[in-house]
Amino acid sequence: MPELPEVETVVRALRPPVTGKSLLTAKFTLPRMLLGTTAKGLTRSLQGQTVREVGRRGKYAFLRFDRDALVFHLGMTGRLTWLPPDAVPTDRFARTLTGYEIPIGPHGVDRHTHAILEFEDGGRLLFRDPRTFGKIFAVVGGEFSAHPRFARMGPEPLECGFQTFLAAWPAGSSRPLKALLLDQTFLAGIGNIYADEALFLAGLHPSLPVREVPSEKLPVLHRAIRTVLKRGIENQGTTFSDYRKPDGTPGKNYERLRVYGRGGQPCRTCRSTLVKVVLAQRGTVFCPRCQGDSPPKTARSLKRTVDKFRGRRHT
DNA sequence: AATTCGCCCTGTCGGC
DNA sequence: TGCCGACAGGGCGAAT
Repeated sequence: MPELPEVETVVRALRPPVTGKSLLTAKFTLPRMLLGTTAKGLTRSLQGQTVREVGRRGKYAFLRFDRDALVFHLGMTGRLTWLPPDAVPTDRFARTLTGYEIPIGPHGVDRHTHAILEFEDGGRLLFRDPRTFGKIFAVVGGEFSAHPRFARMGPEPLECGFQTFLAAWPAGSSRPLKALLLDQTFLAGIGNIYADEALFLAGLHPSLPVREVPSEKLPVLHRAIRTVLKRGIENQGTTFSDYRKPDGTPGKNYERLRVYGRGGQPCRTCRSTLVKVVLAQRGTVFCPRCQGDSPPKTARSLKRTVDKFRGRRHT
């Protein structure tokens, strides 16, 4: 599922070929994917405008045109593909071991392609999303903060310092840590993969209530979040199933994951068997040894946990 | 008010 | 071999 690092990778790849190009035509074929607009209305308003900026906010990618911005949320299986002007429009598919056909390289238009943008130079941007959890909408006038999808969105984890992180931290909350990390009003862009990875790196149990997190662990968590997201970007995203870069090639971060998708396998740090549970309606994998088997309930056990982490820091 | 739950959707996988 | 249910999950709105 495309999270901050995946969307950032896509945006960086689209920036050079798309910036400065004017939009010739646009086609949107799945009405329920469009928010607050229609295919015709969207096409009419964007046609002829020039892309001034390709950017990202949280898990959303956007093209900022002269007047309006076109926003994409990739949902679970959404994919933005760039077809260069000279691209041969052949649809190449490969069959997996189980018979599933997946597009190879920059795919062509198929029944899962729900948006086609054609630019002045003949280059095309395709949006493909088999599970259709993705969303497409316009921010008229380009005023993002006024749009309901962005109004309550939290700060960018890679652009905010520890003080901003601390200000956003709901210290008295009873919610499990995992639920907080998935909450886009806390920090923008973290999804299931990087939430699990950050909690592992920070040595924090995913079901630990927010209010029971020792204060000395807050800088550790802040740093862990930034580390896993930066690593994700460096590796150009995590390809678990559907995610691909705009040229169709996969990201390389999957092999770097410590816990996500590894339930039942040995922890890469301590060799304990990783545990998978459901938390906040999401599959959650953690190491019972590195992240504490059960969240500390009493002051005494809380102190024990803190001492343990303090001791670990010196070893 | 804060938190949890149900739902949307389609392809994949495991069990029988 | 084939059918069918369970599962994957981001974010919104309803329920608690």
